[in-house]
Amino acid sequence: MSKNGQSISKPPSKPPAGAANPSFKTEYGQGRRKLLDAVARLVAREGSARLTLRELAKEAGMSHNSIYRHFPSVGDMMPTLIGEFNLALRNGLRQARSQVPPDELSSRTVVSWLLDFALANKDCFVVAMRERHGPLGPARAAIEQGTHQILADMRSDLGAAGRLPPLPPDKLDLALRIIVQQTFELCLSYIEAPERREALLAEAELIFAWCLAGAAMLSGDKTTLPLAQAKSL
Amino acid sequence: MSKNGQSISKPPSKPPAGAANPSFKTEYGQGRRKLLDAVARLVAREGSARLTLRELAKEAGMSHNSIYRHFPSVGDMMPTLIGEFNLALRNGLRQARSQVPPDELSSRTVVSWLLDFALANKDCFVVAMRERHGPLGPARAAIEQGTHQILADMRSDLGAAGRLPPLPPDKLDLALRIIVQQTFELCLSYIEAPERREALLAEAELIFAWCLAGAAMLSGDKTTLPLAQAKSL
DNA sequence: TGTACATCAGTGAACGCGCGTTCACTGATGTAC
DNA sequence: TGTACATCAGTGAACGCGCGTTCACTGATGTAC
Repeated sequence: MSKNGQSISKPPSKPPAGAANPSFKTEYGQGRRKLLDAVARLVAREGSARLTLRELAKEAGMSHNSIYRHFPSVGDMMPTLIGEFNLALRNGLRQARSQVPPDELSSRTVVSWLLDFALANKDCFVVAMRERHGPLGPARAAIEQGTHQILADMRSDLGAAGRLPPLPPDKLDLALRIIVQQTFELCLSYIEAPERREALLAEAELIFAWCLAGAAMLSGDKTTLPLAQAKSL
Repeated sequence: MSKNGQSISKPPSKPPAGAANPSFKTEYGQGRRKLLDAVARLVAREGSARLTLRELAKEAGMSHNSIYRHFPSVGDMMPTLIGEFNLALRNGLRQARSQVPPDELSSRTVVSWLLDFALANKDCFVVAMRERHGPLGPARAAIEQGTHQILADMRSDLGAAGRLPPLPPDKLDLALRIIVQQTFELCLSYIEAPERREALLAEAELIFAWCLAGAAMLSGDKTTLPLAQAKSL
């Protein structure tokens, strides 16, 4: 998906004028991108304990002083990385949701896109999942904000498409939270074992069914239970 | 629950002979316990990036050299901490499960115990949840082993008690995995907001219902669906 | 189009500081008789 | 029970090393005319 492995979802913003010239040892002006990718790779592999200025410079293949040209300190890089990640993930999810064929009863289209996205940005994805439970701070705050936005998007997009059962709001929130968390866990499994893709898609469908259709079936008082609509998920 | 805040679930193994003597500035022979508690506190608060020999010594209130009396290096402490945590959690869960009254249809007894345990060992709990997605290594391996054991215990304990619906094995595994992961997430919410205890217990019951009863209702081909048993959960 | 200049990206050397580790030492605890 | 001794737990000083940070510098890029 991405040209250089870990930059998030977009090709380099502007191939600089002299891009055809192969005489540069290191392409000029790509430092910021290389640094953010290196942060993701280093933290995904070694954990945040090894995220030091000099280790990071080694990972990115540049002098450790160059880092100051782009960030005031190492601590400011994770929030930036996660901010980029949030944006790409959120926009991608909304677009995937908009492309679900109207007769599709499952989660397949969106979850397929998500698995692709997770694998294409695997270092970032792993880091973001890890920082969800990390110490309080800017990185974790950014992730919580992103999760919150994704949930709000789901509620409005799926609601507008008539793909949500008529659950009371608190139960609907719980159901969507479980769905998102568990689907993201599936993405980690996919990153570790991409050959299980089909099995993981099947698991995702079960999660959606249990938390929406199942919840709807168990929820209403027996008189008003709208079984037909619930089952159509 | 625990006497000194963060030691895991047992009182000090042996109050030493001179325990009545108040003349010691620092109680002798408690270094190992103080260190493991300090690791949990420090990592829960600051993240593993700040887990250095000297910061840890400060947190534990001892000379940084004393650490070598108990552990070959700082890196060996997290797996030990998590090993202790696994043992206490697993045994406690099994005992709580054995005390569920035979007429109880919900998860309340066990989840109540789990919430208490999480709050009494909150630093450890937070650290363990974080390391679940941490970099590959001994700490994460210990957590994966613990999770696996807890799942196996649930299958056999709940199965023997006739509290599981007749789902195919792969769906049952998925259901139990979701239940465990989501219930543990609830524990983190409880640690951050203990006043929400009742709401969280209610959420836990929904999770159990959707993933077991709901799954059973959605699972069978319509002829053999054992609705009665499924609903009795 | 070409030229001069300002700004930006990247570098290597050097600094003081906190790190992990080792050492010799003190005092508490456990044990043999 | 008391005494002598071995072992264990904890300490402060000192070491060399890698850390973050600052500095003066080079070369690339963008811009004004």
